[in-house]
Amino acid sequence: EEKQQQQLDPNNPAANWIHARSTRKKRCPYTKYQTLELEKEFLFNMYLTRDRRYEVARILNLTERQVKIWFQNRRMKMKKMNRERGSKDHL
Amino acid sequence: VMILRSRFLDARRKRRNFSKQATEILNEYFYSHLSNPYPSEEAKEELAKKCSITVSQVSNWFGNKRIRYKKNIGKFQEEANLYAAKTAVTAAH
DNA sequence: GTGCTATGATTTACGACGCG
DNA sequence: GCGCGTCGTAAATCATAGCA
Repeated sequence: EEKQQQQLDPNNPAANWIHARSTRKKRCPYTKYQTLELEKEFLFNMYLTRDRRYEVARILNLTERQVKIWFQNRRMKMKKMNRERGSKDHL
Repeated sequence: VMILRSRFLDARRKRRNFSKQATEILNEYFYSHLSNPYPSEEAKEELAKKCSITVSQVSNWFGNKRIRYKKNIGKFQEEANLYAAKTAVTAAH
């Protein structure tokens, strides 16, 4: 929070597009094993039931919230891949 | 055919830096919207077209640019002045 | 070649907002 | 209201292009 007082430009252009919640958890990359298991589960079903989420979280030592968010991100990734696959059939 | 195929596969596997012109266009937009460097979806599409890159690549570029600019404003000061001058000249017409 | 940094892409984690 | 959905993004990190 303290770092961003590096004297903003006279005109103060880049003033207020700084979010950065101080309470945000630092991103921590998942292990190969965690990612592989999550991918396997995603292959089985793109949407998690509450019970499956609990189980996956327990097995991989992640929180249920982390698993939920991983699936949300994974679905967005898939959507993006499909979007770019669709517009690229000119071979 | 094989040449096209291999070129396509290589292009997917290997990243290339954007062209000088594309970087120029993106920087012009960034520094002329420094108070709010968040292009709309439509603006992104237009930039993508002008730069011959995808909308995702435009999004990536702005994401990277915003965070790297913010992290070290001083390092980008020269670049900022350069593009400020450039758009000032453009505006004078 | 080697090392190093700039750069484009991908990965976690949220906030904002929608829907049932 | 809650709880999970998408969408856009921040920030860290990855991968490697490109250059001295």
